[in-house]
Amino acid sequence: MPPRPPSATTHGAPEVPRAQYHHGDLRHALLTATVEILAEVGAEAFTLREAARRAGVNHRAIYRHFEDKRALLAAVAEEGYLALAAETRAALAAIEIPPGAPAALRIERLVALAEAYLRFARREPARYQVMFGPRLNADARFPSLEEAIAASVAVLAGELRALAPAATSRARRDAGVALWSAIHGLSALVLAGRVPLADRHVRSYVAALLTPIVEGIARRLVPAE
Amino acid sequence: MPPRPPSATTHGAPEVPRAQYHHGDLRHALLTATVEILAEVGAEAFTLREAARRAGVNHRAIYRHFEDKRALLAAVAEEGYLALAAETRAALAAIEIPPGAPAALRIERLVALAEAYLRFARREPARYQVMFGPRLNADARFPSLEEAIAASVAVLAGELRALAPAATSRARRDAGVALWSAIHGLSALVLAGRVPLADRHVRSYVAALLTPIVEGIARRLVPAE
DNA sequence: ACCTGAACACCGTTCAAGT
DNA sequence: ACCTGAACACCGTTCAAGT
Repeated sequence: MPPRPPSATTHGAPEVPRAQYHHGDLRHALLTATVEILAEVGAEAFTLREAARRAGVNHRAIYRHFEDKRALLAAVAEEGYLALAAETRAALAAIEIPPGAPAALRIERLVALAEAYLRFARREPARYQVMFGPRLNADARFPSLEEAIAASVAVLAGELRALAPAATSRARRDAGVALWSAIHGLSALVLAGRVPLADRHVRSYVAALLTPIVEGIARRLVPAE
Repeated sequence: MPPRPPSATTHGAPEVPRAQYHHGDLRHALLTATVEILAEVGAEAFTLREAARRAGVNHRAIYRHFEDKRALLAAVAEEGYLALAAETRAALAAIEIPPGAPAALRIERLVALAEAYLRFARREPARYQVMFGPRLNADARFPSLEEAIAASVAVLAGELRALAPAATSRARRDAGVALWSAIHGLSALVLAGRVPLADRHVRSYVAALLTPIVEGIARRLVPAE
């Protein structure tokens, strides 16, 4: 994308209240460029300067919007967690099994959630790597990143609450960690290439692998049934 | 560590057949330095030049032993998989439950394997990150790395074979992937700081989280019992 | 055989301006 | 307010020597 001539924004009346050298939203453009680059070359090879090049600005311009490289990647991870939360929520909403169904049926909802999770990871492997790879938030910078993580965890936690309303919160928390472990672990192994998996087999594979796990967990959580 | 004076190796009779500028085994020294640096600053911040500095050589000397940075990291990952295989194997060997025990008892062996796995990941988080983070072997360089991975997978596969000798290899492979997913996923979440876990609680936590999962998988694998 | 020195193209980040 | 230019210290890697 060639740089605009500077006269382009100044001819005629000044309709834009705040002068903008760049195209409206550099922050957004940088995030888009970053996700693009991550998808092409992976998280290790990503550079700030390349992101600036794609956005059509000097590399120094980035620091106007992000404190440093980590802050940019944290913003990408944050968007990722919000997208993951939205997609798993949508997958649950699209399911025919009602909230009041018996446990045996509700297990299907957990498998559907896992399938949506794995599909997200496969669709955006580099972003997923940024979300789970480096400890971006080790020193508790980026509280909004923490909130986005909590939002994606909440989808699973909500489903477990509906499945086992009588269980202790401790038992539900353990079940949540166990399920998240299994789902994240499977996603990571698939992304690392350790488990070959064609796109049209995702549904059946997730069902075959996770159903025993979900049943094992649910059996502890809902002993009455 | 200051550089040795060159006369130190040449005084008296030439007892060492092959002349060595450096201390015997630069390759080994570089691997040790790399693991040290990884533990200190993490995988992203690791640099070849720092590894050379710690080994006391010019950074160009590395290329005598490793083709490039990826090759050095692949060697570190390879050592890691071999160590992981050895430690999980040792954990199984130290268990009182004999190989011929019924399935219900043999499940304990799988939990012990998982505990050893998680302990390894916690003891060497940066190395574990290198083992599972970047796709070092995406283009099938480093066949010996692939062998080391296979060796660590074989420990779990062997245990599943003993647990369910009559199951189809397909069923056992699926069970292996499911278990590995759960164990790796839990390790990754713990390392990422998403699941706080004190060292003295590792055993009970692994047991609480993975026993339902292992039982769920085993129930499918050994339906008779 | 094994290691070094100088050089290249690149990186993230800081400082001091420009409009 | 927002962006740029020049500079700094550093990186992985190549080339051409040194012993």
